[in-house]
Amino acid sequence: MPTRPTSAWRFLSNQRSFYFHSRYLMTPSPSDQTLLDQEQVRREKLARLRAAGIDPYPPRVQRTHTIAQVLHQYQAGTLDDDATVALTGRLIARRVMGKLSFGHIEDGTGRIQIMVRRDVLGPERYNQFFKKDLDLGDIIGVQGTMTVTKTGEITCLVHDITLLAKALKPLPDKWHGLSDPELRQRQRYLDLLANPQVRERFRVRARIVRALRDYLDSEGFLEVETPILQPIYGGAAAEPFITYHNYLHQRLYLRISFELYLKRLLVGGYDKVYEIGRDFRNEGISRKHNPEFTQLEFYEAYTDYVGVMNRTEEMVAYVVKEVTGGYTITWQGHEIDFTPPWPRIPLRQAILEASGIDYDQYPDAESLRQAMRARGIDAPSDASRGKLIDKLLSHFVEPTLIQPTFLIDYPLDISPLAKRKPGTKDVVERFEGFVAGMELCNAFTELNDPLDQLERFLEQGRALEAGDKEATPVDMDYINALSYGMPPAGGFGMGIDRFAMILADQDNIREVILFPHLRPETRDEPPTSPS
RNA sequence: GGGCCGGUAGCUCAGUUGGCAGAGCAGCGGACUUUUAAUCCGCGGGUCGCAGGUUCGAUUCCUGCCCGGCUCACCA
Repeated sequence: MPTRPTSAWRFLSNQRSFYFHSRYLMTPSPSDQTLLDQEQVRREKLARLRAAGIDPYPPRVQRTHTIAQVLHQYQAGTLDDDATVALTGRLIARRVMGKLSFGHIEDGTGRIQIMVRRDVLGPERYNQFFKKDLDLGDIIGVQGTMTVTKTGEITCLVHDITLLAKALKPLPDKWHGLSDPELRQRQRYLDLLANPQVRERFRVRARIVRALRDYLDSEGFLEVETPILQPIYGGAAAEPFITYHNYLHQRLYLRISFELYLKRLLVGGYDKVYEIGRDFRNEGISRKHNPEFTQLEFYEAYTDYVGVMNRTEEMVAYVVKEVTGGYTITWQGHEIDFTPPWPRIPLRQAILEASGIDYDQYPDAESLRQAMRARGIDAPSDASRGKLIDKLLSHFVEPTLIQPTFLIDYPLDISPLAKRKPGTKDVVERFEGFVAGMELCNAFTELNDPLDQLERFLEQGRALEAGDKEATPVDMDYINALSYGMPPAGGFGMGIDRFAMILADQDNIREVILFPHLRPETRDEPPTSPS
């Protein structure tokens, strides 16, 4: 509901009134005056039911089949014609035609038609309980036998109905569902309840995560869990969320990546590790960014970024096949083909072709900045050469990379954990994978030279002091770990949310995060008393 | 933060070149024993986001603000 009423009465009749009450007045149940007409009616029905000795929220349920099971068994002929089944679900449609009614109920596995006959249920139960006291949205149990209607729909002929949970608020539009974007996110339960395609979308997301685990487990990777609360953050260029441990009097950061912990495990002797979990970055929210997002990182000893590229193709193609059944998908009208191999283009070449700028001809930040500004591109004065290159990438190249593509060989100063490419001064063995105009993953040959790493950390530390909020602090324990010898390795990180966007054909990250970060509702101040 | 678009019934949306506010669904009452967006008859439901201004009269025009979406900037 987009309205922002300010007068008290209007405010209290608004859907948000319950939040308002619970948050500011600590009154869990709004008074009768705050209810919508339809809520008022449902409360009266509730009272009537209670008066008739019916518990509207009974503690136990009788169920013999899920809806999917009963449909399957009936179709397969493994259900006796006169077998009594007990099904449960939300009443989502009701068509009353005199002494005979149809409806649909829906549980987590599917929906099924129910047929309710006055002569079967009994006139009292039919006229009062089924027709009057039940509402769309109520959770009910039905007991009956299976049959097929004239139109051929498998249907439960209802012998009895049990109320399992009374719904006190009306459902959104049964045909259009719920479309108000703010309501859909703030009350995701309503979105899910009203929009089956949204429910399906999060099943797709779950299948993605499971397929990734299947792949990595079968390849001999060990799944691990590393700290979310970290005394020193690192592993990415990002500003962290800061928190505090009261008993240790310790400042802690919510992790921005898992990288430094996972590579410690390579030192410890695990050759293949991965983690799937949440990262937190204290930055803007956009179509492609949420402050907390789900990341997969894996590290593999005795390989390099070429080996990781091969594995990335294999893993992503495997997941796409598992989730969608094929290697080609449609995303926002584009056909995207994940069949390996994917093009591998040097970053320098990609930028040159897209923007006409060959950054190798501008060996320092200042000259590159001039070249960019000469072409009318916004080039901040405080950006390093690497950051300027990154800007060229995201501005000119990234939006054009719809088909899966690797860009390889990145500037060293924005890749402080990646190994230098032999024969170069400021290029590292790093790649990023792009799909659907988005960066999907980022990987490199891991830097395992402790002294080089220390130098890079010190450089980062200087940038941090100089005001680069995305630079990371020096992690001396990580240097210590490397000093015991870390095997040569390749590492990989991928944004699961973005992968889900692609496979679920969505163009906003909010659509694949159940509860995306939203502005707080504090704008709804309690109304001041009328003067 | 800039630009563009939007906020009308519980939901989905029309509409008013300034003159009593509309539909479908949902709700309420009634009819109906094979419907499936059931159908038919009747009824209730609104501070048209908020506040000012112009006007005989503002939901409509103007200004400011709030909220949301898209987009640019910022930001992996």
